Amino acid sequence: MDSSWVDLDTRLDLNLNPLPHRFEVPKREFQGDFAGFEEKVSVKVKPREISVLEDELNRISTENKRLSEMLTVICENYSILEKQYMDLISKNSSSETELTASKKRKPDSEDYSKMIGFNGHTECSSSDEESCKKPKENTKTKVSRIYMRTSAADTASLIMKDGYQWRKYGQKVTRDNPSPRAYFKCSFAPSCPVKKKVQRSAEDPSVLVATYEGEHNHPPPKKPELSLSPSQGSTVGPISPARRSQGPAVTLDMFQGGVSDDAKKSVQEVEAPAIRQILVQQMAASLTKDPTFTAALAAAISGRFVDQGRTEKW
DNA sequence: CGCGTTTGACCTGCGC
DNA sequence: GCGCAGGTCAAACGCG
Repeated sequence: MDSSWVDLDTRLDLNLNPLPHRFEVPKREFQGDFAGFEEKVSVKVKPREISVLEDELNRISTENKRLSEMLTVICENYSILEKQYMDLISKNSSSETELTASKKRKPDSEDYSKMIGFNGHTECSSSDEESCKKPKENTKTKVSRIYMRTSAADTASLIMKDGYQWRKYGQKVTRDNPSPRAYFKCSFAPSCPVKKKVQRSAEDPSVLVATYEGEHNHPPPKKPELSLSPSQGSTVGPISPARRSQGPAVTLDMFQGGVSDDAKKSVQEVEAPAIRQILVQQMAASLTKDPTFTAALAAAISGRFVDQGRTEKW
């Protein structure tokens, strides 16, 4: 058992998003515990202490097993929820496409004011809402709307992390909302026609509403850099560990929200990779926010380390 | 110096 | 036709 294991990052990193706040305290705690344990083992140990330590190891191993089962159950539940989510989307799209909506444009706030309290996204094609706005445009530009709760820092900068690179080209204060609306173009590919509008909710400033127009004519980034902001979007690729650990704290609570009644739009999957990524991200975030879970998981990992040490020594 | 953001001006569509 | 509001452009500016 060399000393390098002490430097192991015991934080729960699911390769999803930088979450610098997680496990800071447990990491220090376990470093101390392990140091003490190593000291006890290397120094002469009394037989009674050995039995105590073995009991402790057994307890930790049991805990480890229990947590492994817990993780399995969580993953299964997630799969079930994801399946239900997809089923719901397909049902909505089949039922709502029958509605021939020739509606007058309504302020966005009327739509997403109903979403406050549970975030989600709605999506529609250009055949309904967009056709009202721009009847001349016959191009089938898909439009999707995403509601996302963010941290204060993100809310201030109107940044939504969806894995793509965006270049801001304008900002406008709209009448129905005191907060400015930011306009972004996809800068990942020069010819990509996708545009994005991001605006804070008038009623809940912690909710960002992003409206996507068009479809990406390029594959999504292989490793979506979820910490990517339009102001930082000059690099694409794997996040270095250092950078991953210093990213902004982001709280993403994003669910598929109910479509408002007057927003009779066809709901379909437009940016499935990004949405799925965000869903997984949210799941990870909710797990890592649970101190009980994180502490238990850290204990389980430490138990595994100790087990490894045992097998190496004995 | 290059790239991205900011922001005021301009364009366009829509309602009256 | 006029006014309003949303959307876009582009020069100025800031940052690394």
